[in-house]
Amino acid sequence: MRVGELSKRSGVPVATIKYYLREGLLPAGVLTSPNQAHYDDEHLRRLRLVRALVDVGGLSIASVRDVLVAVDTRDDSLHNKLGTVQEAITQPGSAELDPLAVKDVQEFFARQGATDCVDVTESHVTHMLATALSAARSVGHDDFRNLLDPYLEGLKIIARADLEYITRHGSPDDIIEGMVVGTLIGDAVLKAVRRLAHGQVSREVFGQRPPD
Amino acid sequence: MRVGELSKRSGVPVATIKYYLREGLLPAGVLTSPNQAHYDDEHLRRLRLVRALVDVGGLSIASVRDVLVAVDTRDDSLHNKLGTVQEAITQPGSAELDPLAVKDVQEFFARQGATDCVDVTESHVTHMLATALSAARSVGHDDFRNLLDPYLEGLKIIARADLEYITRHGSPDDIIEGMVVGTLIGDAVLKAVRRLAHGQVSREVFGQRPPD
DNA sequence: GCTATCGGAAAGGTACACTATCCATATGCG
DNA sequence: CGCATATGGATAGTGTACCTTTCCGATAGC
Repeated sequence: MRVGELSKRSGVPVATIKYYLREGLLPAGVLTSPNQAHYDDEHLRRLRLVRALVDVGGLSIASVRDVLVAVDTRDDSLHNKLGTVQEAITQPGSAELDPLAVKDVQEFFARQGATDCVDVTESHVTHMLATALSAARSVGHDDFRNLLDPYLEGLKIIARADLEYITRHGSPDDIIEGMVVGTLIGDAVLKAVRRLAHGQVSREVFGQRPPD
Repeated sequence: MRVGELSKRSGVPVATIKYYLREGLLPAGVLTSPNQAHYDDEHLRRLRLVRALVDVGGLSIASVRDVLVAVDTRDDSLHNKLGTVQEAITQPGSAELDPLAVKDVQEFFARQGATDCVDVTESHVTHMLATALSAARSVGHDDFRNLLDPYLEGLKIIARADLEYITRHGSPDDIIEGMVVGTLIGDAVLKAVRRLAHGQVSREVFGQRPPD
């Protein structure tokens, strides 16, 4: 197909597709003449992945590129690849780390027997966790960190489901793409379902009674 | 204090504070003369809340304003207030809803006995859920929706911890602010901890020591 | 032959979140 | 008092991100 049909089938404007091609988010089509190119279903699939990452995952164009590079790299262990992808799909966050929050994270790791797993200062994920705990402190919720353990308890159930889902979708190369999709779309789903759960809880607790 | 000290104590530049004042994110200080105003600890607290919503929650300035209006509204039930706040802290997402995804959401609600709770087409949260499921479909993960139930199972544990946290922090007016902080910072924490869990699981499965 | 579309490059546009400048006061210190 | 500095308020400007628009000469397809 040519770019017009790619646009029609994906819902992405032609100008935007050209922009993604320029930015390296989409591989170039096969040139059949100096100014005609041919795109296939892989391009369509990749384009839809890009839109999912941008729209649902909220990733920047630069992050999407990082993710796709990791997805496309073949000569790497799955574990390393997941690490690369996780860094790419986690927004860095520029602020300095609060030492108190770093200590919270380290204590959490120690409690969970994962001390050797990650260096707090080196990973976007732990940086994000420390930043969030620091923000909680700054608005007067010093003991928000006490929620880490129950959160992990619930997330173990969720991570188990994630793993099972991923391994069931064990097409040879799709597994990393499945991780990306599952992680980012999973984030959005978790966010939404958690809010629904809050709503139901709030209905039970604050529902009919008028406030004093 | 005057704006300079407010800036020093919060780490937010004076120009940015002025911008927030213009945008109604921060109430004006008490004027002691035509061009001198006085700010107190409430301003500092509010300013830190704004930064937490922007930095950790990733909210736009407009969304922050919506949240603060809801937080400051006094004559409303807590349940309604939570609803307003939830709408404000959940990005709308402009796309059309995919009927298949809407059906997934409705079936999920029916399974969980929450049919009367929310109108799928009317709430940002359900819109977000349907959008996420639709995106999953579009990249070839039609059965991602099967994860909804295990996700809810894990989130019940988490929501219970959230509720207990909120009610323990039951200062009369702070409860809504606690909900906002707990929800948004909680989102970030959940995201991070889930990635850590994935990393550990990946280490077990794909790392150097497979469990079996 | 004629019109629509193409690939490719470059310039333009829009939205957002600040940031800088200006100015007529006010403050605080010596 | 004198004077550098800071202030409130208004207006204009900046930087980044993500597209759009416009142009071009070259096909494609009827």
